[in-house]
Amino acid sequence: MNTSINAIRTATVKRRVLNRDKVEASILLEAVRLFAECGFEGSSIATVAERAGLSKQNLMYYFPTKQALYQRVLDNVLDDWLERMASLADARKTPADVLRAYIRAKLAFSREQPLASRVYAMEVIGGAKLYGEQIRRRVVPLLRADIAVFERWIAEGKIAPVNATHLLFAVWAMTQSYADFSAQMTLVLDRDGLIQQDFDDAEQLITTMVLAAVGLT
Amino acid sequence: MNTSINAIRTATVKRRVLNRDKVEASILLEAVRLFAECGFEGSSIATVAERAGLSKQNLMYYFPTKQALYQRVLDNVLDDWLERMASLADARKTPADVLRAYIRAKLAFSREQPLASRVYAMEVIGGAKLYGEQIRRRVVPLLRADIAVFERWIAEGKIAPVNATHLLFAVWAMTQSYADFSAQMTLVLDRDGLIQQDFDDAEQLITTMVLAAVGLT
DNA sequence: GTCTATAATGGGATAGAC
DNA sequence: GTCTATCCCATTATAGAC
Repeated sequence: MNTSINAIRTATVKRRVLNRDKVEASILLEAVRLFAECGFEGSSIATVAERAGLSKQNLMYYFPTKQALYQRVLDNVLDDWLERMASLADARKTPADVLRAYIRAKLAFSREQPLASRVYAMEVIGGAKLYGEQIRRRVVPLLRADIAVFERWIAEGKIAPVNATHLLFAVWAMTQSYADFSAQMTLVLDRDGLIQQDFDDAEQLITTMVLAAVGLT
Repeated sequence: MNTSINAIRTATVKRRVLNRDKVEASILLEAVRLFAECGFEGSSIATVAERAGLSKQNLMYYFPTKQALYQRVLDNVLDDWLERMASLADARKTPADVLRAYIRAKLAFSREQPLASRVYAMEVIGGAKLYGEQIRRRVVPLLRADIAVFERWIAEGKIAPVNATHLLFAVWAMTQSYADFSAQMTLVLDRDGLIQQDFDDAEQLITTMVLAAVGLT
């Protein structure tokens, strides 16, 4: 006899949880926008709340502090990024294919999630004071693994001997900049924003550079 | 007989002007440090003043507003950068030499003036809201000129046909990142900071990549 | 979970004496 | 040019009613 009551209770809880997720998602969407444009200190939770359609006091029910909100935004950035960049070390693929896929995936992230890239970049440029530990734990191991893959290829004679660490830094920098420096790029290109063609051109040039550097013309 | 009075007056004015320069310089030094670490909104003029050894009211005698201070910092960044990067389009030098010198100069700026690079990068990432007009006037024409040089080389058959615009973006991104992303790089390298060897390694890899990409192995 | 009210702080900027 | 004093505003955060 308790089953129906429990069922109702379960449904209510589920709806409540779903609604919380929906509200949180809209807050996080506006937060990443504002943080990318104004940085942590330049953004106010009142502005985020207003854009998300609630009061700032109500926002603080969902995120107790501004810093908690900021770190959740960065958590989401990393989650999204790690998911996209995962499993590039597929042993069945050739180095050239892996490099091509890596460049393509990282550029796609810059194109589709430029705000995420910018929030992350600002945090790193400022010295990663609020998020350094997470970077150490979640990003650094992955970058080291990528470098190790490059070094294995070199040891196996599959690519030319280059500095694997700086090769990775170079790929990171070139792809990242299409999110971070797009404001300057659009000034040079005299456009309102970057378009798909720009990313295609970038992909071709970066791929050419990297493959040529490691002797995989 | 007025000559001696005038001489004293002139000397006094000169000393006063020199002192103003000295005070301004110490303010600007601390300002670029703080802006690079905390961004525009994250920095307070009180902190800058304290570190420069004066009161914030006194600082505001030299710089009437925070924004004026910020823009002077960015002016200095550009002045320094433009001076170093000038005259790379020397027609007597080969494309390979010009590219090598360009990469070397830009990397040297990242190593010697990382704070300047970071303040500039943060401004651009945030959309260049406070300094976009200056970038349009002082930076963009130079970048376009560089691109035009690359395109002339291509037209003259001196280098392989690549996308000149994105080649410049790539060089910019790779060299700039050694200032902007050094926090992440040092985490990967497990070091306290980047050292000369890192910049030497970077220079070699970036030069290799760029020269290989344009067929100047 | 959402609201009103309010604390508590910090920051940019100004006025005026010296 | 430097100091004291002060204004005014925005912002984070909390308390408590409903």
